[in-house]
Amino acid sequence: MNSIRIAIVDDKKLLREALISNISNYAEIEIILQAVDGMDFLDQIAALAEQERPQIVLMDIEMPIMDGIEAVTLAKEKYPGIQFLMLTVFDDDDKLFDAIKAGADGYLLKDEKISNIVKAIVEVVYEGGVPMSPRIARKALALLRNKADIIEQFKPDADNDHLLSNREMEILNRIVDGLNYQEIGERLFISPHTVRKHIANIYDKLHVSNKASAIKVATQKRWFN
Amino acid sequence: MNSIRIAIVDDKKLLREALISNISNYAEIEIILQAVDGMDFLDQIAALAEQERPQIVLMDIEMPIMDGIEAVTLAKEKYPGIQFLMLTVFDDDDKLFDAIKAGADGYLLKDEKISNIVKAIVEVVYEGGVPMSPRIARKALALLRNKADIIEQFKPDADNDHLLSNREMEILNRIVDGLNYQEIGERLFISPHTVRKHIANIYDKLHVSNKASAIKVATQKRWFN
DNA sequence: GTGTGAATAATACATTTGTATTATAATTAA
DNA sequence: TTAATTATAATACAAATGTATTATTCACAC
Repeated sequence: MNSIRIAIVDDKKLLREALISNISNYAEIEIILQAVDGMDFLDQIAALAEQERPQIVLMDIEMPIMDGIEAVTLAKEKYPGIQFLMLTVFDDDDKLFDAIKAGADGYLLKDEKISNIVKAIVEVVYEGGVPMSPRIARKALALLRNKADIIEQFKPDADNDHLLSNREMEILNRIVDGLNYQEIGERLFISPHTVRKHIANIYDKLHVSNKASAIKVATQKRWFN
Repeated sequence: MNSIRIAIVDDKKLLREALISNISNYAEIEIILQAVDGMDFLDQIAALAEQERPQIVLMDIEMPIMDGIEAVTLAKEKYPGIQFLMLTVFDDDDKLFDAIKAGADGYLLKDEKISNIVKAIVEVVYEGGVPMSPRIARKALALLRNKADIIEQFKPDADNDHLLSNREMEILNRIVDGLNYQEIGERLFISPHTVRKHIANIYDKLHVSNKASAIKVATQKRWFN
């Protein structure tokens, strides 16, 4: 099988070279790009044709100019095919969360054995896995577990079909935002009279008779925010 | 090193025995308990002394009487030291989420190779990892990613000291509930005039000038609901 | 092609709300 | 003790809101 094309993004020359010299022992992996920070990486990759791009990027998180999180966020949008393994010394909760949010495909600690990093690269490419250092995996799981209640709350409501028309929803949204008739009319380019009529209809449908109560219904049903 | 003591909980005899005969080839693992459903498992484990208990439980999810999710939920409370590997044919999103919430320490698909199941057991015990079948790991990550916004929203606010007095908070709460001056006064046994004065003060403090906007501030700061 | 629902618009009136101002008692902080 | 804050209360006026009613246009379904 073809060797896996990877990139390494890290500002510490020492670490970068240690990685490179170690990984170069593995025939199945080919390092085709090095960068010293996120911006450098984005610049370099923009210059490559699609088939020249790396399949996997080992991305440090803490870097000057543009850090790994931001780089992944931007890169994932432009090159969704590339997979990113975050490689960092820290196992900070927020960083982990941010990395996942940005679209990281794996998260390894730098003190991981090189053989494990290689294993992780192979796992991502050939098994579609999500390699994580054990400590990281625990944290990710804990994160999910801790937020379970919150997530649960936000499961779609099942009931509530679209009682309100699109226009009415639009107007209710402005009410929730604290706009008055006049302002809503201006925003939507309609007469304030029309707005009032819509709102009267909204009240009918929601069985309320003032803005505050309408907002309450909208909030409980989690229609906005 | 000592062998790892595990339990197997599955209602399908065939599958159970396949697992057992396969795992018994590995000297490092010792099967010390079998159960056919969650209830059976809880009964059996309750009869064991602490040092007799399994370190790892391979737990099926779909089972009659008491399913794996419920069993883990209950067992984790009573025996937090035991680790649970969910082992199921389905990779249903909700089930995965429920399992994590219940406290599962890993999640493998049943079509995983036996060697991988053994590897997973070893990983949990000796490396503190969270073994997951690649497909599952992807889903867990996606789940976390999808809910990122929601989780973020619930991070504590840091700012906001109690600008508002207790009384003012009380009254704002009624506003959020959609009550008018009259009604708020009745509920709090004060004159509607007083209510209006309080509300005017609230508006001053929150830098707003109507109920809807006040509600918006309260909602954003998550003071109620 | 007729009817239904949705969006638009206007008028009119009663009610509620927002704001200003003033005042008193109770509590709290300096 | 004094000053500041909070809670209480009332009056008055302007602005916004809630409600009723009527009417036109448009799109879509039957």
